[in-house]
Amino acid sequence: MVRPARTLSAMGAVKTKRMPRAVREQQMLDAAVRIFGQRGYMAASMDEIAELAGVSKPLVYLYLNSKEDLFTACIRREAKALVEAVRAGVRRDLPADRQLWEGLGAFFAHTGENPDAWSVLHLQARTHGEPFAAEVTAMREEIVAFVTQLILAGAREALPQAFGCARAGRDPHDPDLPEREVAGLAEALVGAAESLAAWANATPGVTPRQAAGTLMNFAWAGLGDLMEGRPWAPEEEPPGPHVA
Amino acid sequence: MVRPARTLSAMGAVKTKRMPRAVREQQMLDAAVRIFGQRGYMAASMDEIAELAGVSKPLVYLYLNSKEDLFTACIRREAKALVEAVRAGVRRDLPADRQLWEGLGAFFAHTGENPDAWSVLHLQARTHGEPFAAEVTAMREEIVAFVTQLILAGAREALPQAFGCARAGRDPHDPDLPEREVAGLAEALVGAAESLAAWANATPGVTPRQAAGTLMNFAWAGLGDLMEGRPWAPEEEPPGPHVA
Amino acid sequence: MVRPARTLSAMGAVKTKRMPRAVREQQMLDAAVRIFGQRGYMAASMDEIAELAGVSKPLVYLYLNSKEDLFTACIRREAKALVEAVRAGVRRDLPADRQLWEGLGAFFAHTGENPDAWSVLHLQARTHGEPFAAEVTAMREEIVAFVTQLILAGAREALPQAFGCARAGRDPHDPDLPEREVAGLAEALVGAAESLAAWANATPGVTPRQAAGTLMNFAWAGLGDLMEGRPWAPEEEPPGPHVA
Amino acid sequence: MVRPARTLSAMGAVKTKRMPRAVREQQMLDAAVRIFGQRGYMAASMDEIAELAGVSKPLVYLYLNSKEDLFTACIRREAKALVEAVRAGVRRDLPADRQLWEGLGAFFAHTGENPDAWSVLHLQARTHGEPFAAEVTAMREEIVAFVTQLILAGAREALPQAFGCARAGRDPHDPDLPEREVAGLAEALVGAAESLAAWANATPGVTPRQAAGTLMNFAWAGLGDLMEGRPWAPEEEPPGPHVA
DNA sequence: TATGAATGAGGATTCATTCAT
DNA sequence: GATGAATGAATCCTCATTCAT
Repeated sequence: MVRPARTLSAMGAVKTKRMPRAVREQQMLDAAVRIFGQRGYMAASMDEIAELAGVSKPLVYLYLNSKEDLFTACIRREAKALVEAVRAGVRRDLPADRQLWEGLGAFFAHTGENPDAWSVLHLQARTHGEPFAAEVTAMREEIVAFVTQLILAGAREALPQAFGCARAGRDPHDPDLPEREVAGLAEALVGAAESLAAWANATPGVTPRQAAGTLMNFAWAGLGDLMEGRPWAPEEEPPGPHVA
Repeated sequence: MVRPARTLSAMGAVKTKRMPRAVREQQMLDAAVRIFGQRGYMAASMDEIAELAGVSKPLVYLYLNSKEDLFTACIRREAKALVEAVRAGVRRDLPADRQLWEGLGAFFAHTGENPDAWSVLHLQARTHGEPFAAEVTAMREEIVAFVTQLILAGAREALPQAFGCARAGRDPHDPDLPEREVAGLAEALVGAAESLAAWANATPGVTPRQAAGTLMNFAWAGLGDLMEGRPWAPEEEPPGPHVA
Repeated sequence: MVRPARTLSAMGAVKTKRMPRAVREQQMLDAAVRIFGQRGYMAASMDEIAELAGVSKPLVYLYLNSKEDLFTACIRREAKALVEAVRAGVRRDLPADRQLWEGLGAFFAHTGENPDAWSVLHLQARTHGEPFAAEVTAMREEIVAFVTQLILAGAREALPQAFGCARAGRDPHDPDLPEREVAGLAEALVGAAESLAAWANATPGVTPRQAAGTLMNFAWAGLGDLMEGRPWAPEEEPPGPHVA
Repeated sequence: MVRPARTLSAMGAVKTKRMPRAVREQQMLDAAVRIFGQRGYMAASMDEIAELAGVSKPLVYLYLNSKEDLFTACIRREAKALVEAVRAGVRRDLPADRQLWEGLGAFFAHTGENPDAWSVLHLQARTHGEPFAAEVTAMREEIVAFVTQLILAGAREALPQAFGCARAGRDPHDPDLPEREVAGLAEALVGAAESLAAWANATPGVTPRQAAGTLMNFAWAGLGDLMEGRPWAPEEEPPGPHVA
């Protein structure tokens, strides 16, 4: 429940004059993420952002050039932060399903704690044309690649020949072959996660870990298994993703 | 007397003066959906919409009041159309998984055929504040309810006691009990579908049926089954969702 | 001393609403020429122009697109007006020197009556980059061509062999040969005229006809002749250029 | 310690800190003339000037007070330089026409070598209101006076009675009498020179001396003489204006 | 001497919206 | 029913100029 420092600074920042540039820039980005996340890119006004940042508009332009550049800077910063949060939440020495679970938990936790940032990444950036969408697409592809790799790792962990019989005559260890299929799956998983993020944040009493569990049930066990009483569960007693 | 080309509506309708109001309104909505879908809500200008509709701006205001109202009207019309398309694509007498498959097929087909409408619903409406987001949320909830009901039906079709053992001591026929869990699953499924819609439309050579199949594999069989060689498949030879 | 109608309209125009577009456009151009001529292109503000024109700023943009376009429209209108004034002031059946004299008179008269227009053409347009300078260059070239032709006509009227002996072995009737020389002369003449225009307008008591006479002395007779008592004079008693 | 390239003054002066004020000021004026000449007064930004001068903006203000003052300083410096160049190019012991020729040659040479300075004097200063225009007018009057005096000297050198017969009953040696006429002539000559300067600089292959020759032909011999085969020529074999 | 940090003021441009016919 | 004419209110962005060190 502790808000990270930068979210605080954007709000209560005493209008201390003459701060070093790097600091001011972060304050501006904080304010911009807030405003962009809440109003949307186009509806956000540079005036409002400058005011929330506690500086004059020209300074925003001096440091960040233009509304587009400011938005891009927001996207980049938040994309990086999200990817790092997910990575940090995963212990790479665990089995694939555990890694996925932890990653999802970290993802839900981070997006839950930074709703404006999530709005910027998930909604605003994708709604306003190539320059911005491309920025998120890059991040999304990073995550999709991460997930894809987990899925393939999971496949390798499962009985190779079992997988092999489904796609007869193909080496399941070859990561390239079911590529389009896997891409679709990863896409679906990430989409489901994005969607659940909104749901979890909007539904009171749903924790990131619960949301991650739900999605694992859905994704790993599948509805079919689930209905037949084989829900997914972490293998040992779960210490949980080590995120706050 | 032939009017110059410029005054012909770009939508293909000849600008015969004095059309019945209902027709004109539909032309305006057609134009609006196109512009909103392509430019985004804020970037869309009433000028452009009026021009594309082949009418003068005051007429747009006369019929539809304001930009907000126009946008809302677009959302409502397209939401209704999408829900109807999905409903129409499902034969209610089939088993739950088949119904789900057909529904997904219809969904991907409709969104694929109406990309601007889908952009309005999926991106624009959610990106521009409560009044509009609420409108889509209503539609979404309708679909989520539909899916929830299918999931529960599926559970009922599967062995009751098997499901029961997962959540020991609970009556699986009681649709309320695992409510939150099921709601989460439905949410995830719908989210995955929404996400795949964008992916399928953007990836050449992926048909609605393929997209539906990918998602069924993911959702029904689960990644676990999939990796062990048990993909989901329609029970008999599939005639496919009867969508165009 | 009578100001042309359009100069009046720009000023005292009663703010009669709802005028036809063509009229409003002229009012805007009148205002723009005034402001551009007095303040300069960059220092002129669209606000001020709109106010002087008696309309709101958006209307100026609706009709004339942008400051650049507005400026260009001013240049074009005034360039055309100036060229027409000069042409109208010349009777083509007179000898070359008389034509030149009349043309100069018309030029000084027109620039004297429209100082803002002259400032736009002579100063502002040339000071603000290619798009605009090119516009005036076109006009200037038209005038230079006109003058060049008069010079050559004058040469033909004078003893051909006399001219021929100066540039031995060349056919004086061939208009191409001393091209660069003639271009330089025309350039100098026009430059002298432009410069005298400012001088004549700034020196009280100097009429356009006097200024034209001075320049004819300078250009046609040359300082050398002048000093030796052979000033240029119209051949018969001069009725003067028939300009107001 | 070598400073990074970016902090090297673009004018070629290494940015050694703590320069004597006079030097720094000249660097600033150099930069300002360049920027003003190329961008125009209004479009020139103090930022750009400071950067080109290799100093910080506050220093420019410390030394030169304001944009207006800076511009004025540029005008003054360049006006002085131009007048000096012309004076230095003239040997006062030659006949009037030779002096004129040399002066013109020096003028074309100097403006050709300092196009930005010439742009500042000829275009920018005149285009931006009284305070600046007055500054150039002063210089111009100095030159016009110089030329006027040459014309009168030329008249005195020519046959007094010849001149006298043109303006019968007036003493040609009285420098005041044809005053207005002579002023007009000088004005025209200077204007022609200014105009030719731009033309000569823009026309490749035209040297200062050629430009001076063209103008002497025009001004001294006059078009009439020229057409009758009596071009002006320096009396003896010309050593040329002794300018660099 | 020299500068990084900061801003008040203003300019071009666009847009949703409304009269008057 | 339909439209040409018109605008109030913002929005992005830039610039000359000044502190505080």
